[in-house]
Amino acid sequence: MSMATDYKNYNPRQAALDEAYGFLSRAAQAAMADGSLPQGDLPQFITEIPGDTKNGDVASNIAMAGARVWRKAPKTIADTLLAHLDLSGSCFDRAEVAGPGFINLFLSRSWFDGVVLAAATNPEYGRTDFGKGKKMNVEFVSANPTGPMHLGNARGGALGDGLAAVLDWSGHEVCREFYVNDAGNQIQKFGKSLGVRYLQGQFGEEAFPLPQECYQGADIIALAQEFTQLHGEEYASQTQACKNLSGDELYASAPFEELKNALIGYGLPKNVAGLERDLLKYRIQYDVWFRESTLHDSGAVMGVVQKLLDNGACYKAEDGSVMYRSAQYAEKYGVANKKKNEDGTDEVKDEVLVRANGIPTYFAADIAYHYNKLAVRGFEKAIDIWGADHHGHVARMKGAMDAIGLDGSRLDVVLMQLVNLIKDGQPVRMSKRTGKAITLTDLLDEVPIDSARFFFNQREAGSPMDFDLDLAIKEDSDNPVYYVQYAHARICSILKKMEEEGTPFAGVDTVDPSLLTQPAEMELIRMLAAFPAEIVVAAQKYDPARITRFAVDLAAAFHKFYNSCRIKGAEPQLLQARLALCLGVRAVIRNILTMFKITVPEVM
RNA sequence: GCGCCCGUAGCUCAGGUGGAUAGAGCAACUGCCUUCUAAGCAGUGGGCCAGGGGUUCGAGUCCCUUCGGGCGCACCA
Repeated sequence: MSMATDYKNYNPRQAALDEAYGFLSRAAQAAMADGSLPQGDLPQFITEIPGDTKNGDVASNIAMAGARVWRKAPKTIADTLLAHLDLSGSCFDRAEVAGPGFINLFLSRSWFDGVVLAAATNPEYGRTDFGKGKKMNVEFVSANPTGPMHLGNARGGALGDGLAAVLDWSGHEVCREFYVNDAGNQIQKFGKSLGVRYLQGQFGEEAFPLPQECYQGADIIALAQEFTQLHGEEYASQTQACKNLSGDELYASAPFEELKNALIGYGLPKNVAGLERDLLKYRIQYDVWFRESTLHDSGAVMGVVQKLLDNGACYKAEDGSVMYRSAQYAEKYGVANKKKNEDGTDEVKDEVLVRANGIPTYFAADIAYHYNKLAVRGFEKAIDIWGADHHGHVARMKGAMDAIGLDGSRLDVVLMQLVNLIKDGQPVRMSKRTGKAITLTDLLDEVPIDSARFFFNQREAGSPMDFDLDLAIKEDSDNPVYYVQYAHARICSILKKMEEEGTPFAGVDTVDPSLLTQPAEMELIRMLAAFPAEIVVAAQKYDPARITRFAVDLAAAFHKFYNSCRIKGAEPQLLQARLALCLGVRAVIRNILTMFKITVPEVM
């Protein structure tokens, strides 16, 4: 039982829960078969890990849950079940009835020993095949390529990447994806902004005031300047033609259009490359950069519109635009744009998919995009990480998936609340350097990447987050990243020390983990046992923050062990067992930090 | 007005499918380094789980309601 391969997909905690469920079910069947309990359906019951270990390692409410079906007092049922419970061949060696009728099961020693050996042996301990065969697409950040990334993108990046890692470790096939919005209105706005800034550079700011709706950022000016230096001469004639135009006359003119397109052609790829570079610095690497423009160019957008027209989900309005019937398809997901009419009836406004001028809306492109993910590329699930301000879009998007013949439940949206940056106890809104909103780059200039990635994965997506700059920069144990890393470094140090002392770890084949009986040791083993199941739950709930919290708890349990159970100087066999435990803890901490792409220091 | 999210210790937050005495960290106080990393550990105090009603053996958790916060409700994306 000490071969590494034996521990692949090992999930001791889940196995114990499942086994308890199975043995209790059989006990109930046996009791009904011999007449000790009346015949009936097995009640809905659970097996769970009690908060206090004196209530057993696994507890079940089967007796209480069955009180109605079996028409007896929970305690009587529990006693009957206990009499029919044959634990031979299980991972339990004892059971008892307690409290109002709980059945508490106690794990046998060999189960604990197996946990220690598995964690110490399998370098990928924690990885399971729970999601085997399921292709998941995680789309996150997807920042507009018209400017730099902001704080929300920083959170979304860490969160999405963490979620992808957790899905990967629980056995799913994961694709990390960035949706590049390189088409539509905001790109036209981007071009217009660049065009005006370009003309300002040629003829002065007074001659070409920047329209209200344009992007104000300094990055736009810089891009326009670069373009002027590199390609200005090629566009001399267009530039001159624009010189005496202004307002709508200018923006509608052919020369300006040519300038604009040239500027987009220069600026957009540059910005996309910039996003990729910044995200890479943040240790995020995507499998796919999906361009919105490809959906327009290939006809996929108009394709889904036609499909929706054909099946009646859409209709052509009098002005020629294509309208989507919101109400009937979004109702089941809870529509956000419901309006009350004067007569008191509810009405959900239909949405425009294609404008009267023939240009599709963002919504149309988004339907085509998600159709591509689910139907064309065949992902089991499309998981999108969105800012909470987009929540109104969720119901209609899911509804649209139904409308087009897919199942809306295959699209899952993780809504992420806003981030408040806190410094000296006060919220920070603007960058000191630029006076504008704080960018991802600003943040990473101040905060170590390890800290940022860990902090953004500490809170679940749905709760608004205060990001404490002072704490994130701090290099001491108040900062949870260091606390966890320190546990790892300490373990490395012990292992090294023991080697120097001439008592290195002798290998799992000779170690006897049953010598680990101290409370701190047992607590560590229980935590190691929980790790694979924790990852599965984090994947199911789309909540990677569970794992960073687990890491802090595990580090705390280790530090406690370190202070109460000495390794150096212990009896040789006990010393070996404790080293095995250390190896297991180190593996789990290393796997968690690696999962979140945080450095794993051996010395601190 | 309609909808979504949220309300747990002074502060920041945990509390899968309802379970036994609601937990951490920070802050405050008290201890622990001639012995494996004190970036650590042990201890003390701190709560009407926003209020009210319901469902049942049992509610921080589920339902209704009131109050208090955040965010949406474009032929923008």
